Amino acid sequence: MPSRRTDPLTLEVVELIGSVVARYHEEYEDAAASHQLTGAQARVLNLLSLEPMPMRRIAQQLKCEPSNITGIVDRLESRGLVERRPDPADRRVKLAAPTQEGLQTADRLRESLDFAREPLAGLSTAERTVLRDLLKRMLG
Amino acid sequence: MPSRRTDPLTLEVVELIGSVVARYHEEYEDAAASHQLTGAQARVLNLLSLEPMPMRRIAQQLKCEPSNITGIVDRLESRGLVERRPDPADRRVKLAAPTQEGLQTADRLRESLDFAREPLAGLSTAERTVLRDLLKRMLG
DNA sequence: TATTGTTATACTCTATAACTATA
DNA sequence: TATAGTTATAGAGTATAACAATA
Repeated sequence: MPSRRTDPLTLEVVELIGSVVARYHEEYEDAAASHQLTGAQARVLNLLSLEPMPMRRIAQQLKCEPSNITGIVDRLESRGLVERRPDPADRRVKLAAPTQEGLQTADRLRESLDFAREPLAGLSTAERTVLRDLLKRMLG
Repeated sequence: MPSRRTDPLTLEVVELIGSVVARYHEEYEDAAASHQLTGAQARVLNLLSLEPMPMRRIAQQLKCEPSNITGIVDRLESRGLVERRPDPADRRVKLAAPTQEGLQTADRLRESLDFAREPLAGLSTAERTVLRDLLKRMLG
């Protein structure tokens, strides 16, 4: 019996996941570019569209250094998509929040991400349920 | 009946795929960094470990501009992991090929990618077969 | 003329370290 | 003294345009 790490089935699944990852990234970058945004800018804008938050927390969510967020938010702010607000509770903190236009852009970004439709459209409800449960266990 | 694009089940699957993508990337970058490579360098080295190829074809595979490959291969070459060879059939072409050390690094890189083991280890053979078939249909 | 690889340029993202203003 | 955000710096990836060698 081949080891679970190197058996053909596991390798095939790993390869397929790699393909899904590549396709997901491609589509995400394309969707961002269609709104004149980089991938990082789109991720930050999407994050803030769910909930305004301190600069530091954006860095934690994106798993990068806080100093990088300064520039990304600078560029979003200079385009009028995001603004910095003071935090009444702590004057050291700056809360980044999307503007009206930023929220609209975030919505359109989500819509143009047809990774939600295209690849899953061919699966029935039952199949998507199975896929959901398998992915949940993979990530568990 | 909610549209297929916005129903809760589809959104949940899309969310899960996003998590898989994030985790895959994190582990890939970590594995690359553990060999003092960037993600892009690791992808090129892995590609060449399967088959030497012209600079231009590397760019096609990575879906980026050929001018970028020059620098990435420069850095791999300066570390002795890759070399440039002339193509006997066309003197314009340079074939990039891994060195012995490059092949060893590519092998160790693959081994340290425990994305193959960790998340799939919890699934039975039958479940991995189902997952494989669903992913194939998603990508088809 | 067309193609291959390279160079030059400019922008973005990234980590590290030092700085400022608050706490 | 510790923390939040910024600045300064350097390295890497990216696209664009122009170039030399070859086809």
